[in-house]
Amino acid sequence: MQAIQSKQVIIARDILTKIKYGQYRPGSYLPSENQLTELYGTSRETIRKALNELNTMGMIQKIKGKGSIVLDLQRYTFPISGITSFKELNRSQEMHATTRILHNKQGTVPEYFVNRGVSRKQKVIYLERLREVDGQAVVVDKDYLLTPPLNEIPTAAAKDSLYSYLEDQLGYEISYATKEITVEKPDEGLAHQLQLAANEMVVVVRSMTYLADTTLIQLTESYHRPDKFKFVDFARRKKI
Amino acid sequence: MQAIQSKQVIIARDILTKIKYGQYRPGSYLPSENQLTELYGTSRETIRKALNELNTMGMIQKIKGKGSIVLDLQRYTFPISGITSFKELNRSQEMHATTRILHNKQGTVPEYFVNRGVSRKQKVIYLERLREVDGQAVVVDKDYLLTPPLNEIPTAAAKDSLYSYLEDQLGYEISYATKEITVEKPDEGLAHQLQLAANEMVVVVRSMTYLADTTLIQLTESYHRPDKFKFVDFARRKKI
DNA sequence: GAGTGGTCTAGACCACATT
DNA sequence: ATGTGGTCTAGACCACTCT
Repeated sequence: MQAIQSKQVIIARDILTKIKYGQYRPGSYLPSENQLTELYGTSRETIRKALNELNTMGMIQKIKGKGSIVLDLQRYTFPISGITSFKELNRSQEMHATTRILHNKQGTVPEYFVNRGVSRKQKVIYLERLREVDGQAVVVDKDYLLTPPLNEIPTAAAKDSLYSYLEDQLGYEISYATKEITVEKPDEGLAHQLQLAANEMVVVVRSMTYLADTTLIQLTESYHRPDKFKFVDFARRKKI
Repeated sequence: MQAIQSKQVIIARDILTKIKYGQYRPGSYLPSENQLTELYGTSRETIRKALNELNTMGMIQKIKGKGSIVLDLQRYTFPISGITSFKELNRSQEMHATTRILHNKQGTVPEYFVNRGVSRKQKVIYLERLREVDGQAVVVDKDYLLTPPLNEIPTAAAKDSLYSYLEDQLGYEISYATKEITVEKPDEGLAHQLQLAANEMVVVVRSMTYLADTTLIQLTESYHRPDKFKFVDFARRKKI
């Protein structure tokens, strides 16, 4: 089941594991690139590609002439950043969350995405899910899955993990997504679903997800209770 | 003034420019890596490092066996993502924005950052600025600049660009930042500053900015009118 | 089979930090 | 002077796509 991986990915994962279990501690330096070269029996460029991954993720900071220092930014990190599914989030945060499927049927593309180039006539599966944590409604996810390439979403996949279904079951390679966060006035139905007070706003995360061959596969509108919403990000200053 | 740059950065910038001016169009393929090797007179690995930058930024998508395709995601992109200052944003979006300096004096670290490991006794310069667009208040920025390393913020720098002052004037290398977005109830003063209606919420972006040597240099609390707030992001699915 | 991107190597020279 | 990360090279082999 586990796909074969490149050395650079294996090394990056191994270092990440060692950070996680305290073998490499925040504030201390990793072994030098030359030492890692010997440790893993690879060339230095391969080591460097692994370290650059960790650098981009914000796990380490490379300092010229000194070394690569382990950062300590993950303690408060709740990674809605990046592309991560609710299921994975649930597992990594141990949130005691449940998912209730409200709709799973044919539907149409919302206006927002039509304005961003998706055809109004595009056929989609409309999947609506209510996420509850400790018995309280916190998120309503409205997914629009493009048909083709998709045909239907099994209830189990909708309940469990859509990403796992697309990647592991169907073999699609999810590659990237655009995401936009705004704050809006909810319609009546949504306000009721999230048990919002009168005039309370809702945080909307709209995203478009693409496969590795640039095929658009998923549109999502995710509505969050404002008091339960938190988005955490790590960013490097771009030089380009 | 312009620092010398590596070939990979020069090449990445050059390709970016050619995309911007339509020489390479969205949906079409870049020249192959071998062709780019000849075009720029470098090795293929150097070309690949440049392309990987563009891939991470979401400007291109690399497809094995086919080539690197130019993506078209920047049309609606309003990059509050990443580390970008209001000044740069203003220039790139031509927003007709103004900045009013409300405070520029000594201050103390807010509780939020104390909870994240900043010492309560840390001395800071407190800089508060009101951002208006077309005459309407849209953002209140509260910056806490660490002393040391900083001593004071000249009014011109506060009015113009804090980043430019730190990087160009003082020679600091801003490297990375953590960022957290939440929605909160504003206090009375803030509600008045942003001219919010009763019970209206405010979007809070809190960030911690670090230099290349991992020195913490800036804490920011940025308060946005909810109806004017938009955060756009591009994310790649992580394999690690 | 030819062309494409993905990975990896062994070596080189550089700039920076420390002793 | 030594060690560190930053850049670059010329070549190799692989997996994938297309004809």
